[in-house]
Amino acid sequence: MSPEESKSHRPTLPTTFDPATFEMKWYRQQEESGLFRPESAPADAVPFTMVIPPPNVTGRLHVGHALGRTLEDILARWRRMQGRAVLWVPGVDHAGIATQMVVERDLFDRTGRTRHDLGREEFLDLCHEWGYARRHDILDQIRRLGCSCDFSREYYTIDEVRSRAVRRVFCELYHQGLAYRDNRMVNWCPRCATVLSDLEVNHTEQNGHLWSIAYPLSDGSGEIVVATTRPETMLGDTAVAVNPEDERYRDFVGKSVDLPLTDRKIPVIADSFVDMTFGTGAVKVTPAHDASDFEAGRRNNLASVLVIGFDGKMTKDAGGAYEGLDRFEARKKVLRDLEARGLRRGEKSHLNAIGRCQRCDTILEPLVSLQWFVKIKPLAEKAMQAVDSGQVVFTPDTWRKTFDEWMRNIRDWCISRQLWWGHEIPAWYDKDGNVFVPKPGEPDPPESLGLTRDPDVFDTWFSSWLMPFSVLGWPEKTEDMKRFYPTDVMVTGFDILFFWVARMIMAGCWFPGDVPFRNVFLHGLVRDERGHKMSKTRGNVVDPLEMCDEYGADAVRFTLAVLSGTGRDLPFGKSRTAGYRAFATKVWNATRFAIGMLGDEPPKPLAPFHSLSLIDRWILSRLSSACAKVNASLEVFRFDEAAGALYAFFWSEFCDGYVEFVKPVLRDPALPEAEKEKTRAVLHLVLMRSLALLHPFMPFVSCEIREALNGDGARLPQEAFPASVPEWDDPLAVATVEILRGTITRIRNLRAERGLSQTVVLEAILEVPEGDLAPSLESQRGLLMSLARLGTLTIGGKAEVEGAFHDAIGPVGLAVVLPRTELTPEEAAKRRKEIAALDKDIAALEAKLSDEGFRAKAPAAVIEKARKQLQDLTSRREKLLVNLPGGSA
RNA sequence: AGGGGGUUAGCUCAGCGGCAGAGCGUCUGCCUUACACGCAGUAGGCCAUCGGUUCGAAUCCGAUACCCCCUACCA
Repeated sequence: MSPEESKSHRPTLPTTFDPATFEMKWYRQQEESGLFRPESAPADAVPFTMVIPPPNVTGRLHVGHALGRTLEDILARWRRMQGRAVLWVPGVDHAGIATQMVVERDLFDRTGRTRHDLGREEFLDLCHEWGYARRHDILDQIRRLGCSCDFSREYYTIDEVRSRAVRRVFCELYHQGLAYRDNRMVNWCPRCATVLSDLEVNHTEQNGHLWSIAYPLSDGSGEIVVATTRPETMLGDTAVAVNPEDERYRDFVGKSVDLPLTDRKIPVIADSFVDMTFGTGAVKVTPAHDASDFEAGRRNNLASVLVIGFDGKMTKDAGGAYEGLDRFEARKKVLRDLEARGLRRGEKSHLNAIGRCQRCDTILEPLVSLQWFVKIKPLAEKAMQAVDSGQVVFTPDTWRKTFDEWMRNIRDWCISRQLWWGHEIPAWYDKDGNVFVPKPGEPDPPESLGLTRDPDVFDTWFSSWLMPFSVLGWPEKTEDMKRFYPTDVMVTGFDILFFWVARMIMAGCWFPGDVPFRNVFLHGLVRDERGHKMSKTRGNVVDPLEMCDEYGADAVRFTLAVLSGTGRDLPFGKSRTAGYRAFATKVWNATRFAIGMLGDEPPKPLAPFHSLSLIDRWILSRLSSACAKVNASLEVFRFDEAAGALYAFFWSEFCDGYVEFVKPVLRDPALPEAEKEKTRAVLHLVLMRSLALLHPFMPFVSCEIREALNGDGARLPQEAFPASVPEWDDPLAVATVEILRGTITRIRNLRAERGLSQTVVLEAILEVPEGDLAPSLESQRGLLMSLARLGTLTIGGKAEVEGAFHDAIGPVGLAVVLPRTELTPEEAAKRRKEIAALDKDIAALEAKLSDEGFRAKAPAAVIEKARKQLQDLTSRREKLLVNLPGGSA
């Protein structure tokens, strides 16, 4: 669009904007232009790669996703503008249990049939159909946020390529002896009817009871009292254990007891795992339903009796009186029956931790079952090495410790799940239970062998942990794999550090043989505005998409970026988002002002720096600093600092400072047009670069504004990201403007306090220390007079005038001639307070400076600074005293 | 039980060895021709407590007190 054309719609720029009118327009333009593909960069560009943590296909984009994707998009757009070939791969997770449950419920609601009515094959077709239909919903929600992912490389954790990777990994592990099948204690969810890994267990503390139960000795010589929190499991007891050191029970060891409510006799054994001080010091041992009992059972060669089944009901082995009872009903009955036999020896309340299913909150049943496991230690060791050696860097660093701690104590991973929906396990069995797993790259065994395939599927995480390379086509040696692996950054919440991040590092180091990513940025959990955890029951869930509709995606993104630096809880909500929408509006309106000021002529190129006015050099100097800060902060994932630097520069310096300075300059009829041209060029350039700085954070409104300002919104995402410009470093200009703005503030404050309106013209005298500050200030005389509304201004000489108001700005003394000079009582009180504070600081500084140790050991620069400061404070103190009634405070 | 983290302005948090910062909120003026999603100005903090290191500590070390999180088989 030419400048002429852009002019035509200038008058229509309203004072506030409606994000809905342009956000998707720019997004479509960017996606369709191919910008989001790494191929849009030159062939020799250095790649920058990220993979989206796959959201659950059954879900909707929640605010946690919004945070992670926003931070990733900031990185992606920033790196793209720096000229990198950015590949950011989006995708979704097939979510085994969740999808199966949703599809099952849907099937039942529609047809009244269950998956068993349908049969496995047909049900799986349904899951596939459902997943492919739904997965675009959540990807579209990611688009709504503005994410610049390469959708041409989109993945689905159960698609063909990803399935190949999963199969390959399992076969490798099996033939390396690292995947094994064993009867072990596992976490069973009776409701989901599947085993879960240790990580999928939520431990909650609960008030329960500790019951004491008497087990009579078989020889009639007495009884032994055991303590338990789960009486129903006694039906599966196969021993009673005591500590070998325990004098009380020494004589019992080796005897047998009659297990009440059954006809079994079980031995009393000695095992040091028993804590003598807990309960009665005697433990009932139920190897089939308790992890530590399971270990004890193995050590002591005890039988294992499964009395609670996969459905959570008592089994036949629990005895006829109990078979079929729910486990919690069985507990009540066992207690009643023991009571009836006079075997209860009391109870007390007891706080214990119980495991619940992460998905459905059902109390899990620990039971022994035949499952597939990964022997994880060897993988963990490689992963720890990669982290220790700095090949993977954690940000914030503190998570490294948590990672280390977990990895050191890592336990084997149960990877089989009793579901239909998932990656099927490539393992076959013959009639005798012999296992056959194909070698990596080999096909399924021929049907002619008559083998039976394992009916189970893999844990969903068993596909997710391969994401950083499976999305690039591994195990094939693809071009993408060569160019884009290892990836650069993984952004995700700390809550899945173990579930996912640690496992990805293990998988990366083990399979492709290189770390999956060089950096991990772990963000906190988004909470509501008051810091409460969002939950459906609390009703405080904030929908990021609704927020985008209400405030614009740009405002939501900027808010999340600002929050990301805060601790582990990020308080997010409407008032904050509204605040950052105000920032977008500010940029919008500043541009409206600039457009008006710039006129119709295309902007001239920037004049040589030294030939520019002081305020022009000042703003360029500040712009350069802001660029440096934004880049340095993003480099170390301090999104909050980057966004904050941008916000402060644009609002406080550019709008409140520069724009206000520029107004009288550009409106001054006496100023030569050539000078105005130079300033217009600066105004234009600073705004242009500010929009470029802003673009990664607010990709929509930045383009819309650029379009209005310069007609090139579409080019903005590819523009070079602004860097600092060392030639624009101008400390004198910065110092001068500081005095300038300080002086203006003081005089405005004086007007406010004295009730002097803007129309009252004042006279002021500035006393400036020796050096180049005086001529520098002198050059801005007109500006100062105009902004402070002065009739007369003297720069130089003593700022001590009979009957004037005296103050100081840093090292500069200020005297303002007023109609009434004596201080009001409030002013005097305030001033005395300030002088008292100054006295304190001065005394401290004097003490410091006269301290031998300080003079000997502190760096010269620090001493010099202190000396200068003392001088400033002392001179300020003097000036404050001038028209204070009663003189010295 | 073990591990990690927190305690700074009314609220949410930055700062992590050399004059206490931001955003939001409060208060006081203003619809000043970019912007009331705004402008100008103001108030507000023994940086949890106690010791130590240092010329110098909100900042480093130790202890205490609350608070949070993670891991864990005490029946």
